[in-house]
Amino acid sequence: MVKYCSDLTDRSSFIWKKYTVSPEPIPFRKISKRSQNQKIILKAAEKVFAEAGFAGATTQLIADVAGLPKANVHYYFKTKEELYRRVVYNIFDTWMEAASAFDTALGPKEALSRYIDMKMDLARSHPYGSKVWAAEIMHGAPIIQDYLEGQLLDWSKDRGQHIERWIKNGEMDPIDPAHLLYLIWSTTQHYADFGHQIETLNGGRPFSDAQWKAAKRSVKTIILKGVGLTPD
Amino acid sequence: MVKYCSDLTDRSSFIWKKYTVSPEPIPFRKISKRSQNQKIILKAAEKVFAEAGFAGATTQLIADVAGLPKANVHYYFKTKEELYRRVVYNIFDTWMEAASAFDTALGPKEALSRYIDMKMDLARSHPYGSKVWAAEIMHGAPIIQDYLEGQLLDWSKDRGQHIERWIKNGEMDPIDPAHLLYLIWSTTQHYADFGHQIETLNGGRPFSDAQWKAAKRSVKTIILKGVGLTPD
DNA sequence: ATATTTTTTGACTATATGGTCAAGTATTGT
DNA sequence: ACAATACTTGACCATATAGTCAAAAAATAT
Repeated sequence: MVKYCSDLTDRSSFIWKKYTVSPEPIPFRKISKRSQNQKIILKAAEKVFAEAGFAGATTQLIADVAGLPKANVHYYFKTKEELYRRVVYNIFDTWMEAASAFDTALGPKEALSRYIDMKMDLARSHPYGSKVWAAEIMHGAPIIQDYLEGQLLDWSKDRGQHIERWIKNGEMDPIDPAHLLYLIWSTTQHYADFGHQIETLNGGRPFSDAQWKAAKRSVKTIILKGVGLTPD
Repeated sequence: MVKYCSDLTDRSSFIWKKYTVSPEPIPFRKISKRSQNQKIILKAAEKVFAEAGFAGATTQLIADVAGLPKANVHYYFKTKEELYRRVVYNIFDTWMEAASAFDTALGPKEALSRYIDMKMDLARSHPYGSKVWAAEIMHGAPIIQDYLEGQLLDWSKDRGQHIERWIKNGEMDPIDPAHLLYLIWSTTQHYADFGHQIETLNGGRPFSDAQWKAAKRSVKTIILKGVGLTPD
């Protein structure tokens, strides 16, 4: 699967190779230190951006969470905005990779089922990224607008056409594909973005493995039946 | 329907009456000016908080949007946090009022159908409030936690019990009520919170009346069929 | 060994912003 | 008319924070 915008680390090593005269092997010790620290900072930033918002996130707090002095954060990421960009790009990449789980070669039941599973897994494994994404969209997608108009639109159109084909073939009930996609996105991401509310209504306790399993099951059941498919 | 936390305006006029000796009629000119300005400020604040987040919202910008000098905003609302509180309380009130549309005296089909309609209407009429709510929850509900644990939990439990009764009576398919509620909340609110993304995928144009109608229809169709009911 | 590059970090600065204040204006009560 | 109260607003201040910098330490190349 193609990585669209992240992996600047690898790219910078590539640039380094390109513009350096030496044909020697990549000094991976340095590269590794760079990418290692960047990874730590990005992870901390994702958490802080998710919990405090872009404006509320201070580089000092990000540094603290990363366990580094603030100046060090600015050494690896020139500005807060650049750091934020990278976080947003990363989650978009992750999601686009997962989007391949919507495999139209399979029938509608399997394709939708696997896609929902994948999105639920991501909601559980990447809750901070999901929240950062939600905030980015809510604020008008100042950073990610190009990707919405490009890759996301392309992907949606493509999957929409497949859904329409399934409908024409009588493999599922007629439904506007766009609304079906929105319903899947919203429902699955809700378990990340509104995790706090769900936890509160769950007696203040986070979901157990069994509860996550039940959640996936419930979501799949309603959606599949909702479009005329028979869940297992 | 009871108002839970807003209407400080009315309450302050009540206090005024209480502690003033005069038995004269309420000087509604002043009160009206107060509540009028507060309303303007609250509306501006809702928009700015939604678009910029709590930390990103400046009192100066709120004042500009409201068309007032900043000091005037602080005259009516001591602190930014107090203003934010009021905005959050207002949307919670609005939603709790709408929650009565989930009328369990009706059958499951009518109750769910009307509730979804109501939530979709609110997503359209109160998109800023919805976004502020989403951000509040994503940041751990620092302001509204009490209400989650109180009224929202109570309401959810109550409606959950009714849903379970319907299931026991064979009026709808067995489904965990909590997940059904989450699915309804997430799907409907998505049209507000991710309105920008939806608009982008809609060719950059906001939904027309017809598209909103279609959206409501699609959502209701999938959810009702998803729980074994037959949408009209 | 020594030069060179990369990384670390405390100290510093410029700026933005929440909130205050006092002086003035409008409104209302008597 | 006049006193009292409510509202308006420009100017101001204290603080927080993104970003800089220079000096040193560490790693790497030759």
